[in-house]
Amino acid sequence: MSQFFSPKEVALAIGVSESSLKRWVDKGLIPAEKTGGGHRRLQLDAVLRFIRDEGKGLANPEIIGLPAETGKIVPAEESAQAELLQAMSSGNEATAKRLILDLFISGMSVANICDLVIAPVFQRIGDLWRCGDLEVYQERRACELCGRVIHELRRAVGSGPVDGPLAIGGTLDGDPYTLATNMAEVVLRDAGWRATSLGHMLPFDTLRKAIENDHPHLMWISVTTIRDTERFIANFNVLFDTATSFGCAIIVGGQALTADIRQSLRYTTFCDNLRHMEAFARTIRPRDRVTTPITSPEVKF
Amino acid sequence: MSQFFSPKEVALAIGVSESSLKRWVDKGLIPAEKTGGGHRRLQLDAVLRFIRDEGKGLANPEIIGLPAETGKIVPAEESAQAELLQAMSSGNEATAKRLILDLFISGMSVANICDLVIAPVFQRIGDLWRCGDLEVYQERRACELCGRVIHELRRAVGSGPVDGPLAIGGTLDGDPYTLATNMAEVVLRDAGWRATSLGHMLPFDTLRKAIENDHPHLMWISVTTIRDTERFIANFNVLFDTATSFGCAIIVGGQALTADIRQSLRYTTFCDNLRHMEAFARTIRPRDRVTTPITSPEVKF
DNA sequence: TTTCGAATCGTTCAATTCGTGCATTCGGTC
DNA sequence: GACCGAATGCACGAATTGAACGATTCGAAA
Repeated sequence: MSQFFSPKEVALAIGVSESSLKRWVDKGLIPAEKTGGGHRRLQLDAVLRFIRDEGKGLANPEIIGLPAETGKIVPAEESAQAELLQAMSSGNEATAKRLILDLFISGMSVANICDLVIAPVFQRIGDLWRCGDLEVYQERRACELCGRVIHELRRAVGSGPVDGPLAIGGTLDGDPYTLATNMAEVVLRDAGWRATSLGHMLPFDTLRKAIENDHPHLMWISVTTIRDTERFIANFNVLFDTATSFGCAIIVGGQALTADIRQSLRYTTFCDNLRHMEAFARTIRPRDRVTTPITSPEVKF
Repeated sequence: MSQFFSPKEVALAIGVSESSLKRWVDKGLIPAEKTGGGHRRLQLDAVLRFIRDEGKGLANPEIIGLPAETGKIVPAEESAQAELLQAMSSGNEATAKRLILDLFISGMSVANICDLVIAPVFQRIGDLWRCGDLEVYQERRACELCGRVIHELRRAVGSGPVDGPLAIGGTLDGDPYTLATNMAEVVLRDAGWRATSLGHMLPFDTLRKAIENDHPHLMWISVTTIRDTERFIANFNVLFDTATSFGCAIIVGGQALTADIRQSLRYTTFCDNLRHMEAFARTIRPRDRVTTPITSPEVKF
């Protein structure tokens, strides 16, 4: 999974000299590891983060395994939406992935990519489907494609620091939509959390078990449908109490949580969108962009 | 209690060549013992300490594919199954992906990886869950993880030739399981098809539309549950007729298709597993796996 | 215990990367 | 324009890497 690249490869990909790249690594601008013999090894997500932070482009993206043409044009938000809509409704996987990667590389935050591009496009596809302008299979295909785009985004973000605080989450029983919870996971990873989505259709019981077993510092729950409101509220509040006793914050979001339902709910914070969630997550755990330079004078001989 | 590893295993785990690892051991960078005959034996904690000291990024023992239980990283089928089961039930994304990619790189066909490793493990996880040996959230997480592993496999396979014949497929209305159809897609891509999964919960109507619009040469349909058998058979046969008139073959598979149901069904071929499907797909469109090496353009002086 | 396939040994070799020095370019200041 | 510090790209010998190779050792079945 974690693929390593040599300084030469990355330099070629970015379009700079190998010397400069080595200097950047040594200055700590790009986190890297060293082999026993002192050769630098760079990971894809670290490289992408650097490109994003420094506003670099990609001269030869294919060298580090990215689709060609990635990172050469900076798409505007509206045109990105339009193109993504076109690509997703026609099932064009490669274009959809490249578009999202372009946005990511150009510096747009993951939360914004999700909130301002992916979500609206997905919304629009749902509308088109309901109007009959899109066949069912086109909508389903777009849904599938959306999952893949998010997967690609997760690759670009990386798995987060191994020592980061743990966050888990998912959707509740009866709620089959995984896109929101997957997006939440990626946003949290981008914010420095060790986030893992548990998937969909999770009973309250098992979420309690998850808290007891894994001791997360954060749990996110996406709620798009509620069957029995009273039982939902009761179960939810029990879950919140369990979480509190384990020092775990609860983030909720989703269309089903109307204002009056929220009235009776206990939770740490409610988020209307992923930017809110990111802001909250960073408040607890701001990601340190400072990376320690490689200063490892090797043992000679 | 102390677990020993061979240089080959450790090298594979941390992503360097066996030669380098042996040199490091000989230089004293990693403490190791030798057998009477001179074979190196590395202890887990020594390896971990080395990783923590030298390459600061891989401090997590799980990340490097060294679960403390088994000593075999070489993808023997059984040990791969056992390790994957361990990784998936504990939610270890990195190890799961690495295991599958190792199998792929070692030359195992995608169909075999799916049939002989992923599917049995997934089956086993379902059993463990039903027995109560696994929490619901662990099963759901494993399910989610399984999807990601297949994503990674699809990346490794590539998108297939742009001029390949088109194949589309998915699961029918009322059938929420996407794993099988996603695996089918990857197998077909590996076999040279331009395959696209339309996802799950597809009504018969829209599949007809898809055939009429996109003119695929192949459609696969995964059936794990059937509600109304009679309507199913009727609808299916209509779909098959449509497909036939457009020159599109229909592949079916899935537990729900018992022998007596198949009796009344019309289709091009029925597959018990993905190897069967691959064999059929290659009969129509044979293709050798082309491994494209990463060729970096030479620097001119 | 003996046997035998698989794994590991130690070594060599071409290719790559290391660290360093140096000339050049860039942007700001006098 | 002249100056300067910082960053960049290139060149060099020394060191590292990964992939070969035949010889040796391991471990389990006979």
